[in-house]
Amino acid sequence: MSQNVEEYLEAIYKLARGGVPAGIPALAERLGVSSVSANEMVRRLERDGLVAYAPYKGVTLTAEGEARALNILRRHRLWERFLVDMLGMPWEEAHEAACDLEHVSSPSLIDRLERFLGEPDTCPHGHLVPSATGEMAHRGGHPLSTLAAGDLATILEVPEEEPGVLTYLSDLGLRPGTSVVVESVAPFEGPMMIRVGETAVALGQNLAMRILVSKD
Amino acid sequence: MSQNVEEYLEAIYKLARGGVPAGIPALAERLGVSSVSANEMVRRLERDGLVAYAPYKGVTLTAEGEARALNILRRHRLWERFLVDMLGMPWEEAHEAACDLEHVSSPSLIDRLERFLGEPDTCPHGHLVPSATGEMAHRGGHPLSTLAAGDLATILEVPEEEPGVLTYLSDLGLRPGTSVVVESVAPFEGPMMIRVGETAVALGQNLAMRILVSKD
DNA sequence: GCGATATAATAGGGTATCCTAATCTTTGAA
DNA sequence: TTCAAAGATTAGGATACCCTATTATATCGC
Repeated sequence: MSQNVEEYLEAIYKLARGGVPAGIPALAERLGVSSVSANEMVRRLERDGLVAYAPYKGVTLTAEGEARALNILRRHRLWERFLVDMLGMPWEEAHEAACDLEHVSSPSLIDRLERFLGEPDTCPHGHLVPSATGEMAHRGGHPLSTLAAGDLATILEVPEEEPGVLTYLSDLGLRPGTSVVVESVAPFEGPMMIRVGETAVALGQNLAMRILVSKD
Repeated sequence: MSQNVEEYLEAIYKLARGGVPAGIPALAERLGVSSVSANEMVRRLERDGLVAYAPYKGVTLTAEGEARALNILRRHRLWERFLVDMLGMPWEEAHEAACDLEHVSSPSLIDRLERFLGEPDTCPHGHLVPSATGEMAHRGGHPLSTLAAGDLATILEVPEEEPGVLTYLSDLGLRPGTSVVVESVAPFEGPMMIRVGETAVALGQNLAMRILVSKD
């Protein structure tokens, strides 16, 4: 399986979560290629039994495709852990480096790395690390956007990859494990004000939707 | 620069040491491709100013090509150090894994890795790690094959990559830092008997030539 | 100096991946 | 229900690799 195929599987996995198939244009956009190229590749993936494709509907992973995607995610998240925890790399840069490393990591290497890191449960953004056998527990928690004024919560997960967002959140101190208090929520799906330690932060729905928290 | 280009540069660097240009067939053999393919690639490398090629003479790296090769070696050797020292990976496997990792390592990643490892001077086989600026000290020492019966020596470097050899040497305890005593040398370029701790080992010229030692 | 052999180069293909431009086809909203 | 827009596909190319089979050419030992 080429690096490229892996990148497509990963992208499809992320776009198609929640049952909604990933559209070709969205996939192409995310990978920075033309729709024609994405289409071609999707057909190759289909030929190889990794995805199911219905024109005008979208692409979903087959069981085999999903297993591979989870394995890629495992590699990615363990590398991220290493890069951030051991090498002190900033989140954003670690994400990019892990995107490369994940494609050249043998099972033996990854298993050793996992042991070396002390078998972490999550990547630095709080996402669960799939096991060597391809299982990933389903995480509880609620989107931050569903909380109401006065609620107390602890951050579980922040979005992994929107460029820029990672640095922004990290600078605000919004990382997994941080406690926050919802101060107010503007009506009509407006922004919410939350408090992180001493500082108050305004977060748009968009972002708040993709931050997973557990209520305290 | 693609992974492939890097692999060619590395191979040319190793074959062309000692001033002798690397022949295309030898290059092709080492990389497991046909001579035609190697030829094609060498022309691309020439076009890009990384090598000089004279038909029937061979290929040598330009200054630019050599700088890149040294950088690749730097990445390779630092990764090897990590894999062996931190992850406990066997030499042979570490070499292979490093061959992949070396092609996807940004300067920032490598510099951080270097610091994390405590700025090691050498890879596990004793080869010097080129600096971030592309310098590599020239190593003193003599081939083990030049010693005479009765000589005492400490191993500096063992060959990096002949498959199988690494495991063999490692099993014998023949690694950098090990002290050895030459017990006898068979005439007519025959094998030499050396003592490593308690055990006696017979080594052919071939191998002994490529083990670098310092006389004690 | 002259071939046998090693080396190179050419011809002709193949795959994976990418692209633009043009042409369908489906969907969904007016 | 119809039609514009969104999405899909085809046509035609490009590049970086790889290959086998064939032909040309240089080198070097005799």
